[in-house]
Amino acid sequence: MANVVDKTKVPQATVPRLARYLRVLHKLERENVPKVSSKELAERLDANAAQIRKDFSYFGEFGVRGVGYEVSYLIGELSRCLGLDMEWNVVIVGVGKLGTALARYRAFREEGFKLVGLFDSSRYVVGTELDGLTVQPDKGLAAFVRENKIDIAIITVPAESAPLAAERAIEGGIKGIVNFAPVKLGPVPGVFIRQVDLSTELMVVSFYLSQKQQA
Amino acid sequence: MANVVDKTKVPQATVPRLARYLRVLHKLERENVPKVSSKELAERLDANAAQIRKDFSYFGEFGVRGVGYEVSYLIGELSRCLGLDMEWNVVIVGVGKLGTALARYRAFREEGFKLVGLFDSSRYVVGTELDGLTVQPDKGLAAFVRENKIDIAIITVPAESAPLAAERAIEGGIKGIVNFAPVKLGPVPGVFIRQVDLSTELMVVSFYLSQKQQA
DNA sequence: CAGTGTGAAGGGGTTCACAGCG
DNA sequence: CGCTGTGAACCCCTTCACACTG
Repeated sequence: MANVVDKTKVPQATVPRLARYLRVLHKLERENVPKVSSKELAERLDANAAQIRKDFSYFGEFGVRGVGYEVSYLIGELSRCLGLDMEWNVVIVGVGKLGTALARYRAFREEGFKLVGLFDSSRYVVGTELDGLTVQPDKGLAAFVRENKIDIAIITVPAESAPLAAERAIEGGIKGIVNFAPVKLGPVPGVFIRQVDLSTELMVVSFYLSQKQQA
Repeated sequence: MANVVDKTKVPQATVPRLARYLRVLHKLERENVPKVSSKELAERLDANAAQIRKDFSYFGEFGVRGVGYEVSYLIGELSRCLGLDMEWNVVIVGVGKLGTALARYRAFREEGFKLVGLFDSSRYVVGTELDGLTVQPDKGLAAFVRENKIDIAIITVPAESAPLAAERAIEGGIKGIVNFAPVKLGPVPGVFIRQVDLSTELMVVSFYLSQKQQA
């Protein structure tokens, strides 16, 4: 089983694309499409077919020459490439609107992410239930992360609370953080931190629209 | 006033970075820091100082050699670069948890985005109030966009409803879309569409964590 | 012979290194 | 003298083109 790939050689840009491929493949599976070519995939994603094949090639040979890719097989392979064959224990810190939205996001569960804890600092939120989980006080975060071997913390608290939330998660031995608060966290050695910034997206749109108006 | 820049020559990667610079600068302003050097900015962002200077250089000369950048002046310039000196009329389509979270996001208003309409298909949501706006039935979206000169639609409906929502917005003459639904929209000529994918972020973390476990 | 897998070419973006300027 | 602004070098990523194979 020499299927272990040196993931450090995978271009950073490839990783989020794999996730997008996977989503389209799931959709094809639901439509009972058994096979796809890189060209068909490219059309559905408006991407380049060579790009898709190249992305796959970092991990192995998933297709059949002259034929294409078997959808279900490819889903399995790409899932494994992304580490989705493991079960990741996840907590959400900050049960406001955004935290709640993410907690309810089906896609998480379906891809091997197991939501096992909700945390908040507000005493009005602590104790309430969501999806069978009781919201806990955030002071207990570090202990919970340690005792339950939590892998990933999703931080959806306000910017000013985010550093403390991260600190507690890290103290408990968290491995990865997805931070939705508009503030820089880390870097912290040994912890993978991914910053997601919603307001940036609107500004990007603003940029390209203002460009048009200029012309 | 030859301050008009050909924005087509700005690298795509620069645009979201400008937004991040802006955020740090706003923070510096609140801390009453009058000046920064590219090096100091770089430390706060863990970025490269040359990168920052290069990014600025696509738009003009904003600094003083030997000294650095005046924070408030730089904020003004970068805001203009991003088109934030205009007021953009925005609607949110889909007033679930995510839509509500975005509607309440302060940063929008402060950066020139004016939320003027909320739309939903559920009769339980239509008619409710949020931030002084009454949620309207989504059937009226196209007319509303046209009559109120809406620039940007934020789509936060489920994946299956997103294509119809987009279609209505486009029918009304929308210029830009930020799509949070996990489904590809467009491309549509003349409409700038930005796809934001929350589940992708978790998968990226999964990828890099599984890589570590391999080693 | 259709479509994959991939070396090689090409392009875009980042970083370097220093000239230029206050 | 210090920090900006920027050509040039470098590097990563994308795209091309075709050898390869079922």
